[in-house]
Amino acid sequence: MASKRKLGTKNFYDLVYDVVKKIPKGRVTTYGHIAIMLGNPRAARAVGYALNALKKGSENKIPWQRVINAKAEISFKGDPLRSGLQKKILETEGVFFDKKSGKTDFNKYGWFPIK
DNA sequence: ATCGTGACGAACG
DNA sequence: CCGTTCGCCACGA
Repeated sequence: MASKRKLGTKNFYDLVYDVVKKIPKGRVTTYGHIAIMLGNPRAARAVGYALNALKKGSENKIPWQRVINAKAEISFKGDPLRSGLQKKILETEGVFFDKKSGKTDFNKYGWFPIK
């Protein structure tokens, strides 16, 4: 119940969280791909918006850190502090970033189930 | 219903 | 490769 809603109806947020929860440990995906799985290839922004709305308690059960942008980098504009945390968590899970470019390897850690 | 906003993305130059 | 511009979408005021 990430957000209020009538029983049986889900907000876009909830759909996003649902997909994010399915991302396997040690893998990462992009906002855009999540949007695709939701049936809205153009809703990448909305996906990011949804993750931004995560509460402190929710982040405990939702692996938001496994969602990065199409450039394979950590996004997080607002809080550089959190972005550093995200990278750290991912490294703990086995997802590493190139120290120079700050990018990871989708070929190894990418999770893009076509649906 | 309309407007402003934003963890995006693809297209340009 | 880098910065800019434009398009898309859902949400809250």
